[in-house]
Order: sequence, then C-alpha cells, then structure tokens
Amino acid sequence: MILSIDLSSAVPIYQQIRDQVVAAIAVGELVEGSALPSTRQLAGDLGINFHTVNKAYDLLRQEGLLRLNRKSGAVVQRDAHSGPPPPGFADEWSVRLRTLLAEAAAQGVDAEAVLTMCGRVVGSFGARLGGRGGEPRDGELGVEHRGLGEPA
Amino acid sequence: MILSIDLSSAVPIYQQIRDQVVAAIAVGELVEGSALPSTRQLAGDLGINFHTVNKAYDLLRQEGLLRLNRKSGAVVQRDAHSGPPPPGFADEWSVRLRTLLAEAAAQGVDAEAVLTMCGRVVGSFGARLGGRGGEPRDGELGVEHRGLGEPA
DNA sequence: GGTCTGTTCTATAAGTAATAGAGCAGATAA
DNA sequence: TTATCTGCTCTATTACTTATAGAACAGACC
Repeated sequence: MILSIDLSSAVPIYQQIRDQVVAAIAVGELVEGSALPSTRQLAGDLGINFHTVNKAYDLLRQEGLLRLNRKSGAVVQRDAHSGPPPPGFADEWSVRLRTLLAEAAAQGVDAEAVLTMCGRVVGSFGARLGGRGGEPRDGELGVEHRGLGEPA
Repeated sequence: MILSIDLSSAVPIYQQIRDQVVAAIAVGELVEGSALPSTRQLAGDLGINFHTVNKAYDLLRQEGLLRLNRKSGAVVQRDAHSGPPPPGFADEWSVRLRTLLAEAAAQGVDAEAVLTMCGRVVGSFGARLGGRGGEPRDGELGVEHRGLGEPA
C-alpha cells in the first residue's frame, strides 16, 4: 500500500489518511488482520506530526475499521468480507450518496453515465477477491509526497 | 421547495443550504430560470445571518449553478437538461465518488446492494421529467427548522 | 533497563464558521 | 425625488477546527 498525502490540498491531512486506508480496505489491499505502521512511524515517514496520524487512526477506530492497542499496534478490524455493516450505517451513508449523486445530476451528467461510473468504481473493488493478495500482512506502507514537500 | 436546516448538525449551515439547492435542481424542483429568495429574505425565514446564506449562494455560483445580479436576484443558471457538465467536473467528482463507495465496501455492503442504492437514488432524480413541475418559477421556499429552533 | 506501543494532557498558531453592523451601487416602484 | 429592494463588500468578534509541538504515563517486548 502506498500512502501519499497532498499538503496543498483543501482536504485535511488526517482525512486524506483515513480515506486512503478505507480505499485500501475496499480494494482488498488491506484485509482483516493487516497491521498498519505505528502512529509515530507513519508520521515520521510522511514528515508530519504524529498527532495528525493519531487523529486519522482514531477516526478509523470510531468507524469500526481499526483496532488499536499497546500490544499489537494498529490492526485492521474488518473488511468487505467481515459480515454485514453496522446497524444504521446504510441509512447515514445513503444520505451522503444522494447528495453526491445529486451534484452530478445537477451538473448535467446523465443518469446512465452516473450509473456506469458507479459500476466501474464498485467493480474495481472486487478485483482482488479470491486471492486475498500476496500476504499483505505487514505495515509495509510506501510513502509519497505531493505539494510542498522537499525532494529530500 | 422546502428548505430545512439543522443547527445541531456537524454539517455547516451554508453547506446544508447548498446541498439542498443542488438536490432540488437534481430532482427537477428547481429548473433553469427558477428564482430563489434573496439572501436577506431567506436568512430571515431561516432565522440565521444573511452572510451565511450569502456564502451558500456564492458557493453555488462558483459551481455554475446559480446566477446572481442586482437586477434579478438569485436565479438558477443550469439544471440537468442544460447540457454537458463543465470540463474537468467528471474527474474531480469521480474521485469523491470512489471515496464514498469505498466506505460502503469496507463496511461490508456488497457490490450489488451498493449499485441498487445508486440506481434507486438516480431514478428518484428523473421522476419529475417531462412535466417540468407545476411552474416552480418563484422563490416560494418553505422553511423548516430542526434542532435548537424555538417553536416561535 | 531500554525501547517500542497507544493514550492523554497542555499549548500555540492558523484557518474556518457564524455571528453582527455598516455601507455602496444599481435597479425598481411610489 | 425619495424610498426600498437587490447583490456585494468591508471590518470585527466569537467559537471551533486543523496542525503543529512537547511532555508524560502505562503496558508490552527484548
């Protein structure tokens, strides 16, 4: 998994981290049991403060996607195959879905195109099924910078 | 169109207003040419500051959905039938779509269910086609409060 | 003991969200 | 002309968020 952050983005850093971990779980790059690097480690690799990583991990824990403890560090707690979503998730999520799809509709993207894009995205998630990937069981996260990063 | 805001929500008020105008355009409740109430009028009806409404309208103008001028006030500039989306919109939008769909996938919503929900939402937008609604051409916005609103 | 982990506290600087009041320019109607 | 409406701009304040930083604690591991 390659984690990249964009310091010049309007999206907060902690949210960029969260979004990318969520995407990695959706794709199958991270599965239940996968270990993530420690907050200080990842912060050092990304060149940011460890409190920012802490915030991202804490958010992921609140969403039920991460398990944190002193013993084993940060471990993925659930993935697409860990069972049904928590109660109430679908309702809350579909509200946001409606808002996002409405934006495309208002801007003139026709219904067919919208559903085609949805299908393509969802299809890209299932791509890694069956194999469970090449033992992605360790916190080997690549690091990539965009924006204000020095070339080091 | 009924505009309701939730003062206790984590979503900023100006964004709630924006989202609901976008949704109204997607559904067909507002079409190209529809007039919206003035900033001060809507602010008064909602019991909020007119600068907050101003911010929402300004956002909608930046997105190309609203036209603002001293003469005619706030007027919807485009809807689903006003032609193709502006260049670059689809790219930027699909990034957000991927993030949102990934969240559902990671939480265990299966691909089929996700696409079903997408289809249902998109279908609800096309519901008002053909008729163009019952002349929704005036700033007759209902107002509804949730959260900390006094019963007045 | 030393080092790693998550966790918690305080603190600061910069930015955002929402409030408020005042005023200007142009268009409209009494 | 006067009065009122409109969008628009300016300053200002309060509260919250974002990201930084340093310090410390408890538990696990070698």
